[in-house]
Amino acid sequence: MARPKSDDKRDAILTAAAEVFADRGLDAPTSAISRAAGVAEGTLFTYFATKDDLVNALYRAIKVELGHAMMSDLPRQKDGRSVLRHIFNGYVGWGVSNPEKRKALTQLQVSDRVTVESQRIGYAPFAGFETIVRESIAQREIRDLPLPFIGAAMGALGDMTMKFMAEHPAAAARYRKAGFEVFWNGIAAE
Amino acid sequence: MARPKSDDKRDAILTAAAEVFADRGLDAPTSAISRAAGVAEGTLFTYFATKDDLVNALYRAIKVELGHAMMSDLPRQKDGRSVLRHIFNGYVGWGVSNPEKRKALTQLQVSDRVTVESQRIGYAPFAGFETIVRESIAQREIRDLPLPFIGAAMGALGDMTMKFMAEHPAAAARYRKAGFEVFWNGIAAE
Amino acid sequence: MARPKSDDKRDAILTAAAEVFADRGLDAPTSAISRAAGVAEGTLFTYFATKDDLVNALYRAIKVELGHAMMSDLPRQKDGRSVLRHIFNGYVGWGVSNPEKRKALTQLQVSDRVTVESQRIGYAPFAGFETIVRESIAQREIRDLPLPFIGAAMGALGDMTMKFMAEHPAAAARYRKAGFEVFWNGIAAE
Amino acid sequence: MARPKSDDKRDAILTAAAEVFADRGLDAPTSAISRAAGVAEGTLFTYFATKDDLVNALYRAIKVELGHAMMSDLPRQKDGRSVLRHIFNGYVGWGVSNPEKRKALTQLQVSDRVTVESQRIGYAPFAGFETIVRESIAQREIRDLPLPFIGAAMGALGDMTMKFMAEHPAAAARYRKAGFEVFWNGIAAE
DNA sequence: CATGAATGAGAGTTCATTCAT
DNA sequence: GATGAATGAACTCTCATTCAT
Repeated sequence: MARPKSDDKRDAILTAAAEVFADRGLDAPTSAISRAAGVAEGTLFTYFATKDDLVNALYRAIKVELGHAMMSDLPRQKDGRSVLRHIFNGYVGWGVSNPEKRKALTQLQVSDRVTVESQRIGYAPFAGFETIVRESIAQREIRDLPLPFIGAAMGALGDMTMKFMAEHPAAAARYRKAGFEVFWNGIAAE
Repeated sequence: MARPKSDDKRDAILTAAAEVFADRGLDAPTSAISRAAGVAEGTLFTYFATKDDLVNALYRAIKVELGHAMMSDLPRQKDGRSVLRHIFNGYVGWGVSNPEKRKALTQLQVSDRVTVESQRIGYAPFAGFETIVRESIAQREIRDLPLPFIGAAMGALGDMTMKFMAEHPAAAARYRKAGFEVFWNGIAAE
Repeated sequence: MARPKSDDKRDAILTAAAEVFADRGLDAPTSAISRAAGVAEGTLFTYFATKDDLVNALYRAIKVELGHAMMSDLPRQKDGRSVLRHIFNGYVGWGVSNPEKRKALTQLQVSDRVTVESQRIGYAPFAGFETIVRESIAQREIRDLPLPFIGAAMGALGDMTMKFMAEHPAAAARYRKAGFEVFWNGIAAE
Repeated sequence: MARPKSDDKRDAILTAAAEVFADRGLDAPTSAISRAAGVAEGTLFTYFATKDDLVNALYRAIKVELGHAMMSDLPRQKDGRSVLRHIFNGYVGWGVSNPEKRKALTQLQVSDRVTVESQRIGYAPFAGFETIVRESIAQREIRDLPLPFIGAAMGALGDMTMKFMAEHPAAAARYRKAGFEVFWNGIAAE
């Protein structure tokens, strides 16, 4: 079957794209990406037909990875605060460990190259989040706010927290704690 | 700061830039901006030497206008909650009234065309905000968190609230209220 | 009004296109054309938005010029043979004097870059031809064949005659005469 | 002439090339041809070293087939008119039965990818034509015109007749007749 | 000062051809 | 021999910027 299309190469291109987009924005040239990935300019297009395809594939890949980081190993305790803290920490922890993907994601989130379809797919890994929040609302732990609003609040505060953590590594743990407190107190009942 | 003949023309270009950037992103061509402003392609460059200059000027202009919208007509009551609510409402109210500037600002905030210097200048109108927050901390109304962290939290929650208001105009007032509650409860003492 | 768009430059590009297309076919790069015209690569696109636009403009320009060469100074004598001989000679004479345009036209005629609309426009200058042929048919000078068929026959025999004339310049006049005789006898009544 | 394993595959590629060139012009990509032929992209190049080789092979193959269609089953009657009518009808009949090859040939005839050598080879099957015409001239059936000129006239009028037949299938027989009459009267003595 | 034609570097993408499998 | 991924030169077209008018 000749040289098979290699997942390694595909991954190398996606990784390179994250780096380059983080560094130079989404309008960085595809040639910079192929160079960073160590492949020929044309090769990029055997894996992603257009630049937009690459951008969307990267968005979805990052969201899946992020979903994994946030929704894995949820704690036994079922109280909303513990579970959401775990999720929040998963979010900002991922962001701090993957600064380039985080920066790339920031750009991707405001770009209209990312299709509605990709946004829908990118949201899938977070379906569990809604269930958790819904139950916490039923338990009167959290105020009765629209679920997407709560999700967006966590995203917004998480992003902002990550930035502080990245800028002040020595105080990272403190900022993480503060970020979650603002989020939790913000939505908690009473 | 060079100020060529017509301030009208300069303003027209800035306004056109906000519209075009909101619509098509920061990599929209300068020709689209000059067309929208009703001036010749070359004229844009007598007012702004480069596209980056225009981008930065727009960023600063929007931030000044926004600062005005937020920090004006502060209420007599000096309790932190009332004052911050006024400021928060000023923020999201401006965003809802100026959807294109808001969208442009969203793009500008993640662009590396905006210099650090511009970010510094753009922050100036918000100096008063810090004083208010500092006093509220001293009064034990607000928890003892770093001032920039509180500012960033308001920005993040404000942006996110504006998006919900823009997407659900009928429920705008409710979202505005909810957004402020999340913010205030997030930072309030106790 | 700034530098006005110059007809000279437009003509230079069209002329260069005819040369280059004649030499290297319609898939010659636009850069070769701009170079031959002595303008920058980008300039070509201020005069013709796309390569297809240029191709169509060239087609129409050549057809207009050719129409002029064929349909001007028609002889007083109204007999079909004299008039058609004048037209035929105009055709092949033009082709021999403009070998590059002739070669370009050969390519253009079989290309699907040339739109139906351009073909329609390109036919306009030859409207007079139909009238003449129709009258000759009414006079029983020419057999009753469909007009477009007669036109196409003249085109086909004219093209082929031109090729012989170009290849054997010394015998050009003889070939021209022979070409017309074949055409005329081919369609003449009796 | 290298003849690798499978003549079937070679033929499939040539047939596919005719289809694709007819549809999309000679600058259609080789990948479109290999796809249409049901072979891998690389396989095409084990049968034809370069695209130009393929183009030339196709030209010669079509000319051979066409020569066969025209020069077979010549009638017993030896009068020039009958024989040439048979040949002419063979020509246009082939064109109508093989519309894609006809269209491909139209493109090939004006392309400079086709070498002079290929043109020479492609003419071989028509050698018999010259003999017939020469005899008819000797018999004073046909005027004394250069043989290649007569051949070219038949080609030109044949091509043009085919086009009319293809465009007006209902009137095909009438156009075929008319086409031959124009040709024969055009060259006939008297 | 305003205009918009002119510029050419650089963009995304295509494709004939090569070669590892 | 067959395959199709890999290659990179070449293509058309865009656009920030300059400068003749």
